[in-house]
Amino acid sequence: MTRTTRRARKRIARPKTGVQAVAEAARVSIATVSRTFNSPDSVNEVMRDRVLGTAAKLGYVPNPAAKALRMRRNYLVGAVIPTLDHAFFARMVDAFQETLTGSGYAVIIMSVGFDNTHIFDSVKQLVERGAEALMVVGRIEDKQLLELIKEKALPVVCTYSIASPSALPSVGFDNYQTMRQVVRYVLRLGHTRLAMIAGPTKGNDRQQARIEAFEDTRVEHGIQDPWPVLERRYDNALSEGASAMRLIRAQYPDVTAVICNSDSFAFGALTECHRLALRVPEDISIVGHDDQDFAELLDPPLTTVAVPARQMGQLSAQELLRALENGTPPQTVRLYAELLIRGTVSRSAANKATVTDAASESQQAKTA
Amino acid sequence: MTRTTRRARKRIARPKTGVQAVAEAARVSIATVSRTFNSPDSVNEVMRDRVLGTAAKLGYVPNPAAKALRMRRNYLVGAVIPTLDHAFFARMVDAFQETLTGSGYAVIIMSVGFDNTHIFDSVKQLVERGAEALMVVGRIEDKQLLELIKEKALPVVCTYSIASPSALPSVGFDNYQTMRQVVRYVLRLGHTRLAMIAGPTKGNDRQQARIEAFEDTRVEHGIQDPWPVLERRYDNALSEGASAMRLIRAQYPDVTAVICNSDSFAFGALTECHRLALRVPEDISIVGHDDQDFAELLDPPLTTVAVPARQMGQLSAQELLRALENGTPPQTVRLYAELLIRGTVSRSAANKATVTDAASESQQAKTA
DNA sequence: CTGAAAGCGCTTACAG
DNA sequence: CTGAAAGCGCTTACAG
Repeated sequence: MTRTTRRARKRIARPKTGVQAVAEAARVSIATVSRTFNSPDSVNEVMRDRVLGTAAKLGYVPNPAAKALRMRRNYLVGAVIPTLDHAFFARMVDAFQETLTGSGYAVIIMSVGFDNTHIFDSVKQLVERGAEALMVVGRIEDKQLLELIKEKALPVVCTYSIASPSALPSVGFDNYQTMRQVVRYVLRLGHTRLAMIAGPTKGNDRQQARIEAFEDTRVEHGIQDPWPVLERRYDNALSEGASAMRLIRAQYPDVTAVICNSDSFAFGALTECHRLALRVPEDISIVGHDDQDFAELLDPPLTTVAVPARQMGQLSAQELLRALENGTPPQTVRLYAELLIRGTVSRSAANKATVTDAASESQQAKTA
Repeated sequence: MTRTTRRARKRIARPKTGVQAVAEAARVSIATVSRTFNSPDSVNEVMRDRVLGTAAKLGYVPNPAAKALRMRRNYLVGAVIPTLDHAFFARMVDAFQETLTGSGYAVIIMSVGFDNTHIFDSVKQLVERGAEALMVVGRIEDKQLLELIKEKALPVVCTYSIASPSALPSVGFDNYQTMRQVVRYVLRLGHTRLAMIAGPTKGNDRQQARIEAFEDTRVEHGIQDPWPVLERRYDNALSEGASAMRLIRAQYPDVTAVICNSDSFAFGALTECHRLALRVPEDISIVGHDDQDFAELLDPPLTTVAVPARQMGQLSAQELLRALENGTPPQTVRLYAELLIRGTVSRSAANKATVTDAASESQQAKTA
């Protein structure tokens, strides 16, 4: 029995596949088949056509694993993002992917949520799949991961936030400075009691930076009384924004301006104001973040921060591409987010007398 | 010189890598290293620990290409979608990916736009990367691609639309029947002049089915006069919706109800109505599509079609998973989209007398 | 339980 | 210009 199977095993030559099958059918060597596809100019025209012909007839598709093994390259890059189910990241990834696909790479997306402190296992999966480079949203807070990156000398760019000088290269903007500008703008309009509706802060450097800027700017302006910061999840952001606004009205009725770290929060908050018969911006001012497509259609149009989502995706991709081709590390690219002044912020009713000229202030902020 | 390099080549044994390096360092065979990772129970505990220890120390990560080549599997599946920059597809893909990642697969996304007639080259890239299965949005209209799928016996599920019985398995709902229901609902409320704002129709079976249903239902109700159908692109959908609405008012002032094949169109259209000082739904009724998160926050809340985006992504993934594990073809799963009656449709002012009871009609439609 | 060896499908120096 | 052969890093029947 054993003998039989063994014989059988030996004798049933299973049909040749891949380059072998083509070579046989075209009566050339496998080397020629390979060359026909990879350096066609080095192959005699007659042979080339013969090979191409048989390959087409046989429906030959080169085996990517064999190729990758041999070439020690697989043209795969990983994208580590909080979630795809969020207009902002979807747009960023879309641009990222487009750029990379255009250069013959494919991208594998890994959604890891908003907390960057424990993403090692997820990211390791990417490495185990052979990702040659990585884009990750936000600062990496996971020591283990940082080590892995060092060890494997993996080209990495962080995105969304700009790096502290010492850290990994990043393509993004300064969330701290941007928020500072926003708060100053609101303060100049005479508001003194603000509130912030923030996204998840754990392991999320963008939110942390914004909150810090929020508080620092308050202190800087000599305001003692802390301002409320409400942390909300991003899923169901619209109703989270609404409920947060309700809570602000109930618990902090003296707040006259609400900074939302997402246009979705702002949309929800705005809607809640309508329900509460609060006039925006007369009774309460609202600022959003991201400049999502609906922002200018809101009533009134939402004053918000325009974040260059596509640009971040595209430039991250380009940096990675360059790093991969040249063997040099990716470079940091500093981008800017712009405060878009529209209709949801006005001079504080409570402090109208104290302000000089809101309109000219607006202009200033715009061009700053 | 040649001799020297040759000697050098031979003698500089470059450092062993992978399983070899671990084997050497742990003083076991490479087979044992492999077993330690793939069937740990078959390895003596002492050896296992030794191997695990050295592997960790060496930062060993198995080479995915070698593994894939040997196993003839790479656990990659492809997702062919119009774009990621669209809440609907982003959400669907998010669920798709989540499900697949949970089972050890990775997904590569290929954005091909809305026209499914010439996607062969893009999809071929996926196959050349070794995708073991494919999810594609909508019906595949590309003959060449259909052939490739047959030939390679690739498990494929189409999604969003439900398949014609003969075609590939699909996970989706019937766009024709759903739109029919929508139109009937509007007709029951006494409207006789409708318009549709549709997405791109070329190679897009969903749009085609909806338009067909739109016209068929009209004819069925004995309405001779054709209804306008405006085709718009999906990017900048908000302003496209607004401009379409403006055009409808200008050119077809007798239209009393507008069916939008996307909530974004509807949002834009609604905003335009506000600008035009048209009351919704008193002066004009609007229906959306997809039930995006903002739909119920609109003013008035948008009557729309709830499409099971996450469910489609998840079920597509599950079908592919089953196909891959069992070697059986994926099965068609029929889902349903539900008309959500909210505040943007009312009895036609022009025909109030002719209608019996709009409220009870609403209820009917809801539970249909 | 462990190891030696074959082979997955490619590319590429080397020799001709 | 073409071919024979080595080797990329794995897994797994087979033998012990």
